[in-house]
Amino acid sequence: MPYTYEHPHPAVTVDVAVFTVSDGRLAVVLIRRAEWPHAGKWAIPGGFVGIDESLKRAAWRELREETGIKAGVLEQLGAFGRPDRDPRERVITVVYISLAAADRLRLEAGSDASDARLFYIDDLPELAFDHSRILEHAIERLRDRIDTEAVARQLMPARFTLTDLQRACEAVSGDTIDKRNFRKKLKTLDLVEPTGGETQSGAHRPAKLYRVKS
Amino acid sequence: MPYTYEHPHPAVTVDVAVFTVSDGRLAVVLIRRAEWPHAGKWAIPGGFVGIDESLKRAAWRELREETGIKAGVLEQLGAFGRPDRDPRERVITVVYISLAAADRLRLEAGSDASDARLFYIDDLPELAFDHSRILEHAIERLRDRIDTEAVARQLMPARFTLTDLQRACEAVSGDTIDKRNFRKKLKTLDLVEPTGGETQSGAHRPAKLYRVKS
DNA sequence: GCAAAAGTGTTTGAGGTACACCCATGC
DNA sequence: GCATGGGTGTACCTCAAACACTTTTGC
Repeated sequence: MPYTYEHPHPAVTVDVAVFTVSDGRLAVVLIRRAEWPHAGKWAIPGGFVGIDESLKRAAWRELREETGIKAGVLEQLGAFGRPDRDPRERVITVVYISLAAADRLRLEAGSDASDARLFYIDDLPELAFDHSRILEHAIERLRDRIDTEAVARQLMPARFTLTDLQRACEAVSGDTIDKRNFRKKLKTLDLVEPTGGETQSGAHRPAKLYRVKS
Repeated sequence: MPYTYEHPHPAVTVDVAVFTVSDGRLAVVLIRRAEWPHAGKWAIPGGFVGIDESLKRAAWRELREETGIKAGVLEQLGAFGRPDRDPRERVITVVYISLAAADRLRLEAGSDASDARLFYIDDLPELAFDHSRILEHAIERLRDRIDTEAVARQLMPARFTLTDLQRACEAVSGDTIDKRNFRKKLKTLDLVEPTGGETQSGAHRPAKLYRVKS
């Protein structure tokens, strides 16, 4: 036990809530814990911060190790540190939020997790630690702060239809949006441009494909 | 050196940025550091988190110990943890923001601080650690999130004039506000009520005194 | 009477919301 | 030809911003 201090030190972890839109519903990446405590329960991916590692870098590394995801933008949600949140020792966790396009998620369970998969946020399993509370905060923050541009840039695949984009915005906000109003606003935002392509449609008119500008 | 761990642990501190409006300008409470590192420099009050103490409780305690202030609402700004931000050891700090009415601030320098006083936020001294960066974030957050109700409830004395309240809102937002628009909005907010009293004015019409409702 | 701050409404523009029909395709 | 989703414009309402004069007091 080589690490000694004059005063007691808490452990510090980082956790990352990765949100995506799958099948028109807002979803989050969870891992199944392989070890005590809460073995078998689902949890937000995360782990201990290296002693010479920045918080954000630790978040990126842990997410990659446990799920195979290489995160894009990581936004800090905050620190959660109630004294009894982990039975092993005092643990303070710094939580990040990230967004990922569904087509870029190839989940691979890593060393500390026996499984990694998506859950719809309105159909979550029982979670380890205080991760239910943390996810509530994360979803609230997401709904408060995210805008159409963030959805288009971070949650959509390279090419998408305007209806796809609208569905993603609706999934994130949890509310329905009027189609004409949505497209009117997109025009003023100057955010997307047509690629020229179209969906090979089903039994209906094909939709134009768009990409995010610049 | 009784506290030993299997893996290295960072230290965790809390810091509290207390904002107030003084003389019509936004100001923050700083303490002068008495000891190494950065002895003699000014810093946001704060200190180490007790091993069985919640983050918010630690923030409240440290603020009280170092300045005598009993904080009201404490809102978490976030965690700051760059590996080199403290020369003693790896320190991760969780920063809180609080607001205080100027008339409730009776600053008393505490044990860890040789001095405590207000600084206008547009006239700050050189700060210890990364506290300049932290304060920038805190001010940005304050300006983004605070509304008239928070100003009225947390930054004003028990009785105040509408012009006082407007000046406080202007100081926080850093912008001027139209008097008639401000008062019109106050009516719709249903936030303040007259106390019946008036200022004993100088060489001009006296102003009615108000208090926050309910 | 004059200086100094208090108090008081209307007009305008922007942005958000509500709302209904025709279009292109597969079957 | 019909079912299915794609695509398009107008009217209204709400809210924020601009803007000027009268009132009350001390001197």
